[in-house]
Amino acid sequence: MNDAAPRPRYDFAAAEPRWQAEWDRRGCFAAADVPAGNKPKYYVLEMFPYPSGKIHMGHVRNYTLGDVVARYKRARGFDVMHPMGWDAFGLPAENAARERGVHPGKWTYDNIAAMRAELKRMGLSLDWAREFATCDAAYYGKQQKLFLDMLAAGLVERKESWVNWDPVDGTVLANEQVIDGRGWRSGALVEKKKLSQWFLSITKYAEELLAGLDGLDRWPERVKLMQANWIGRSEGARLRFAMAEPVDGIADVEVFTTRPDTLFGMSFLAVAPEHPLAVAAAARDPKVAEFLAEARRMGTSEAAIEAAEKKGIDTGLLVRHPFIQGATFPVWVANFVLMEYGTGALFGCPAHDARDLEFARKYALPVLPVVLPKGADAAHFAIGAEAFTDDGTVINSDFLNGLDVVAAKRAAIARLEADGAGQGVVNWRLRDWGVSRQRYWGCPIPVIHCEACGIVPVPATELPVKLPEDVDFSRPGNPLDHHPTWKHVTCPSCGAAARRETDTFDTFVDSSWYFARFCSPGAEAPTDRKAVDHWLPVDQYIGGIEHAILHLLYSRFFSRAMTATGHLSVAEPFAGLFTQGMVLHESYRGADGRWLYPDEVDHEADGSARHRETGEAVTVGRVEAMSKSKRNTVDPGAIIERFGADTARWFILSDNPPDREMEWTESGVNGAFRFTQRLYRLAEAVAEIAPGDVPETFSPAARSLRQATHRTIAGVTEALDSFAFNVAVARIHEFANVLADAERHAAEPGMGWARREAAEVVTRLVAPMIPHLAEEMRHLLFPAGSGLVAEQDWPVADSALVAADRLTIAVQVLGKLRGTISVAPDAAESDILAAAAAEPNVARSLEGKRIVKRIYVPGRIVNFVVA
RNA sequence: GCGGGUGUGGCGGAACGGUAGACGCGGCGGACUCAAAAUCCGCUUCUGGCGACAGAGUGUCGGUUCGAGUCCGACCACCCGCACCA
Repeated sequence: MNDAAPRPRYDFAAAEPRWQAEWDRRGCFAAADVPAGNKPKYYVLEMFPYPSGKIHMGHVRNYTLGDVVARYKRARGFDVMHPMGWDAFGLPAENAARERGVHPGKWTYDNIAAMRAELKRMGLSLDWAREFATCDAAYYGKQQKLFLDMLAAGLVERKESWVNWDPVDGTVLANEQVIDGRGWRSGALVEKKKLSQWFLSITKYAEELLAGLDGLDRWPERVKLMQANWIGRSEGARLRFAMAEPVDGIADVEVFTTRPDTLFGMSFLAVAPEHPLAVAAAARDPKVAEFLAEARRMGTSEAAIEAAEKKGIDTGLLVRHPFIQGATFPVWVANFVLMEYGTGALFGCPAHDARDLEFARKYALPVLPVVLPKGADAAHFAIGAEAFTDDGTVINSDFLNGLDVVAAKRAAIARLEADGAGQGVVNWRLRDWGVSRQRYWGCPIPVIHCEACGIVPVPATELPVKLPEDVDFSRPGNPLDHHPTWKHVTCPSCGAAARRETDTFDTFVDSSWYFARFCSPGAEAPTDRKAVDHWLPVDQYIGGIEHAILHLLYSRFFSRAMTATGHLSVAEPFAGLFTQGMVLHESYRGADGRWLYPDEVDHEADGSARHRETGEAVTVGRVEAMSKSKRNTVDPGAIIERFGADTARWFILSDNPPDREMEWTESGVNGAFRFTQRLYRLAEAVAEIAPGDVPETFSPAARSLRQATHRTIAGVTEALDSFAFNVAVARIHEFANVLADAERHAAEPGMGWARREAAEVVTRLVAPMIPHLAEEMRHLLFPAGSGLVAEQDWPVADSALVAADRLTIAVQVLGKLRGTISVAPDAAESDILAAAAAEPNVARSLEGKRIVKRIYVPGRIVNFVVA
């Protein structure tokens, strides 16, 4: 099967485009913005792709899963919306421009055309009329409107801040986009830089975003957990330590702590290297200045590598303790204190914090225990190598003595508040979302900087602020910034010469509301309220786990912000979320160590592999995520060409549960291909039977086939409802075996009718998964025509046929299986117990033993407990 | 370190607390064929037995139960996420 394309009986190459055209012609998958009917709505959405130019197997898996859901729900009577679009802004287009001189717009739209053609070959039940790309001015202009509305609503801020600067991409990254100290896209070590940036106030919704997770009962637990951790709520106190002597006008240092109960165990105060007090200390002490410079050089990445190494320097400054009259403590600058968290300053209590202890040991700072473990002896308790962080009784702490940790926290906060030295607060790990990017290929931020008026929004009538076409990529930096004319405008407020904002939005902004735009892609406003109120939330969203935090959190924020500005009325955009697993493949290396593509490799029967052309031995490497660098990729286009879209879809669904990683294998594809052909042959055989009325009588084999048919309906329905597509596939396989077997009884009464019923039902059951073959089979069965499978309702199982005629009851003795008996469904318990005890093998096991207990679970099992 | 998940044949995986291994892949044997491909039929957890059967078996150890892959506790391994979060 390696070289020659299979010569199939079912000619998928002719059939697939034919049915795709037919669906298109009949408008099978069109939805209305505001439907007139009263069918329940169902919005199925897969995460829209970045138009790289080619689809990959991850896309195929994602869109196949979504298509099964969409087609199934449609058959179940829902009015389904299933749109597709393009997440089309982003850096690769600019890189193409720099490397090959092609305009980012042309590059992007060419890629979209190529990918659209590939997706169409998959036979997805998409409403293509809703398609848009985020780089369409018709889309991003509406996004600018959303931004201006958020600005007016106080949900946008411009602030000077330390940012993550990606030196390779030459742009700012959000915290979420920094992974292990490196840029998420470039992989470059991220530097710290101070810049003026636009921020969306996601922190205003921290509480809501956290609380909202509880209501998302159709989201994976782990995604919710990841978001909860990211939002990072912690309760504690903020308190001010007065400087013993003010420095540069700084009179006190504010600190956040979750352990105000341990304030009496304090031995030092530590601030981040970027903290104003550290900067002030550096101005007075060259050694501190040197320490700060070193900390900056190390950046986040080096710090991560040397995570264990805690370093600090004593500034020589002192702070007063809020509770202990006259006591002062040294102020240190420490590399483990993060400016981004809390207040960028902390008080160190080494006895009860692992980090503080490590720091105190290194610099010989005092360690005073103030919490005594339960049952420990106060006279002999001391802190050794490990800090004590559990609950206990507070000691050495004046008015807190004798309290437990919880009560002591409360008492300490009460005292701080009474003294005006601090207050109880909730602190969040979540930062505001910096959205400014110094890039061309993004949505322009619609504001104007005026000397006199400051920040002036672009008037709504002047939207969209379009990207200029004539841009120069020969210089590094932001092409919008050095465009000769684009940024020079007059101030809308005072008419003076002013400067247009040249930053563009982070592309995650684009993907934070596209699902809403799909509801009314032609609307004049960003959303048509009737349409979004009808369609949102998305009933089933499907995509990769890699978006568990970034995209999904931003979208949840956007829904709230858009609701606050009157564009929507749902807080949660995605009622159901399904995260699919990655597609993996074996990797191969040639003798010279080069990675080889799967189609350069032939497998031998003994499991070894060799190079197809040279014949040299090939090392079979790990099964891992498909990646260009490992060359372990399989091109979906080539698979569809050789085997058809249905085969690709069937294999992807059959291999394993969809939330797990799946391995793409040649043998698996072959198996799927064989099965599609087999189904077609079964339908062909049945198509020879003339349709007729329901017969008077059915032979036992015919009745048994009908039972199998209806049990398969029940089984497949249950499997599809629970996303167990691999189980649905298995049920279909079983049923195909039964249907093939029925050919032996072809001449029996009722069998012809039963086989036609079986074949007709199976077309509808497989239609969500392999829609083209389903249509072809239906066409075989009804050559004169009777509508498309895509237009049929889901079959309904006849409960009388699903129920069994005879029950097989397992019989156990002391929990061990000794035999089975067959009984009538309405048999009396006493008769069943008697039959069970009489079963020869069971009888032998019971011989000479006394039965002390008889357990009968109706319809399932008998268990004799013997002495 | 913290949090979460997963451990079932050669492989992917099934299994409301009730006949473990459905279904598929691979393998073995057979039919058809001059032959091959395709197709069809059968076998395929391990051990013993010609066989009927018997014993063992779902990462390890224990517990609950008439009965545990499934529930509970401890541990081991692997995977994922977060990670100096005060």
